[in-house]
Parts: sequence; C-alpha cells; structure tokens
Amino acid sequence: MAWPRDHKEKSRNRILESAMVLFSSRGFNKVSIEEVMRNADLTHGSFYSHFKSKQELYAEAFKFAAKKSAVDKLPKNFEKDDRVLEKVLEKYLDFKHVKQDITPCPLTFLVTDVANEEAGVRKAYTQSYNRLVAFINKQLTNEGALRKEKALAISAMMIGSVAIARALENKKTSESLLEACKLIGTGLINKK
Amino acid sequence: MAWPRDHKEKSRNRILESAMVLFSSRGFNKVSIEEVMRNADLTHGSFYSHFKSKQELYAEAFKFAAKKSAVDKLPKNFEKDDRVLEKVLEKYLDFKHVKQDITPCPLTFLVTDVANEEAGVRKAYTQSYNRLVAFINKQLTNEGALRKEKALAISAMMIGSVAIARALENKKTSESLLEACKLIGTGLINKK
DNA sequence: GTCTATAAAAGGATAGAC
DNA sequence: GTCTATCCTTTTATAGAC
Repeated sequence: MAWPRDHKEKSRNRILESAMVLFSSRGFNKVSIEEVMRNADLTHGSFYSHFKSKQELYAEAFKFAAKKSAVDKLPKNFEKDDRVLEKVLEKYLDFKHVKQDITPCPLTFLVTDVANEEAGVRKAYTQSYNRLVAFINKQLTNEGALRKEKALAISAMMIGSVAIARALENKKTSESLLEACKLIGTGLINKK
Repeated sequence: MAWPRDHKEKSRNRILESAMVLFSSRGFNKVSIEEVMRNADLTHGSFYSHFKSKQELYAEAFKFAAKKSAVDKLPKNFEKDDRVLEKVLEKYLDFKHVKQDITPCPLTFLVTDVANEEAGVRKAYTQSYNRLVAFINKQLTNEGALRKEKALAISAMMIGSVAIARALENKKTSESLLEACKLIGTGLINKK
C-alpha cells in the first residue's frame, strides 16, 4: 500500500521509546507488551511485526535508551577540562534523576533487571557501560597510575548511589547519599 | 493436633530461606509462589497460612536475608582497626559474591528490584542499608570532616560495583571493576 | 503494517478435606 | 498446618481480516 517508506521505522521508534520509559520506571517484568504498545498508540497484536519476542524488545530498547541518555549525548571531543566531569556528576547525582524528572540512565535504573535477563540484553548493557567508563577515563586528565581504577570507581559510585537512592524510603537519606558521592567523586577527580 | 510447637516457625523459616535464595538469584517478579514453596518442600496452597500476599513475603524475606548476610553477622563491637573494613571490602567485592558462591547481599542483588516495589519492602531495604552505612562509619576511625561522606561513598561503591559486575557479559571486565573499587575504597579508608 | 479476536500458559489467590 | 483442586486474571504469542 501507499505507506510512507519510513512508516515502519517510526512505529518501531515509538515502541522503543515507550518501552524505554516504562521499563526504566517500573522494571521489565512489570510492564506488559500490551502496555508498551498502547503507550505507543498501537495495539498489542502488531507488536510481533517489529520484534520476535519481549526479550528482543528489551535488548533493542536498551540500546535505544543508551543512545538517548545524557551521557551518550555528550560531545565526543572536549577540552582538557576537569570541570566537564564534575558537571556530569552534578547532573547525574541529582535527586531529579532519581525521580525521573530528567531522562533516566538505564545503566542505573535497570542494573539488577539486566543481570537476570538473557545474553543479548547483557551485551547491550555492557557496551553502554563501557562507553560510560571510556568517557570518564578520558576526562581524568590529571591522573597517573590510578586513572583507570578511578574511572571504574566513579562509575560504580554514580550507578550505585542513584540505584540505592531509588530504593530508599525517604528523600533525605537519598539526598545525603547523592551529595556524599558528588563530594568524594569530585575529590577523586582533582587529586593526583 | 500434636504438632511440635515450633513447627510453623520452622516452615516459615524454610519459606523465607527459599524465597531469599530465589529472589536474589533471579529477581522477585521472575519467581513464582509455587516455586518458592516447592523449594521449601511444601505445596503452594499452604503459602497463605504464613503470608497474606507475595509482597508481604518479599518484605519479610528481605529482613530475613539482611540478618543472614555477611555484613550483619559481623561483630557489633570491634577493635579500633581499619583492617576490619578492608577485609569486608575484600570479601564483598569478590567475584565469588557476584557468582553467588557466598550468600549474596540483598542490598546489591535486589537494589533495582526493591525500587519498584511497595513501601513495606523499601522500608526493609532502608533499615538494612542504614545498618551497613553505620557499620562502615564506625570503622572509619581515622577520618575527620568527611567521615560520614566517605562511609556513604564506600557503600555506593560496594553495592554499585557488585550490581554492575552481575550485569556485565564478561568476567574480565567485572573483575577489573571489583579490583578498582577495592583499591580506591581502601584508599579512602586510610587517607585522612 | 495494523487491527480484532483468540489461543495457550502462567501465576496469584481461595476453598475445603484431612 | 498442609494438602489437592480450582477460580480468575494477566500475559505472551498467534491467526486472519483489511
């Protein structure tokens, strides 16, 4: 029929966008295909024209989310300026991120979820994580022997603290945790 | 009938033990009540003599798991010795923990899972997390103004790195991450 | 490619016998 | 308190019309 040639791709992107938002906020297993499709203004029957299973959707949605996340949208080339990393920490470790007032980073929001899923999903996670670590590592221009280790530790503090903050029952403790990680993280950046 | 008076409690503990293991390794939503009960050598019908819902089981199992975890079994009183915390890091950030060759810490294995569940579960998580931070804080005897912040940052590195390591697809990257966090974490302990 | 309709299975929860 | 049997809802996945 006379469909625009990008029609399928647009539908697919709507599905991925829908899945990304829903999976991040409630977890993969608590979101049904019907819900993903409805949120993308489609009916659930047509899901299988795009993906062969829910697991495949997860892997694809994860890659899609990783591209859209704040970290991956950062410039690939930048000045020798430690403040870039400090600004990333500032934004990432903000309570707004915990509350999803900014687009959530799937590395954090789905970290445990992914561990329980199949290889394709974990591969998507790994690739996205490696890009984050590479970015941090590039920013640590003043470091010596511990540069790589600091990059990994900072990534763990970022992902860990936001994940924990999301699980805690009160906002105050969450914010203390985020602030502490900003402080200690920044300390790691600037000390040689 | 002539049941031993601790019969119900023993069954309950078997259910909690069973749930703890299964939830930690595969996540709350992927484990059915029938599976939990079968693993506890019971049939699923009798589940509701012990818990009113699966959510209630989760909260109770979490408290139970927290008590059994390595951290909570540590002595409450200890010498002024920084090495205690270093030893905890050594054990917690071991690949054996990732592979569940030691009893997994639910703070790590269920961190994202918990964030998507109801208040009772998050309360249990928060209490357990606060105990961990209090323990770390107590160990940091050489610190000054940043003592509290360091304790929080170390907790985020512990929980974060093991969670990430579980999600990654290859062992080598996971081990680099764990080693880096041991190193940087130990550095935070010893520097004033 | 998307729709409606439906199959088929899984899982949470309850009823009643012992 | 635990068992077997069953209800009922949700959910993944497929079939066939347009």
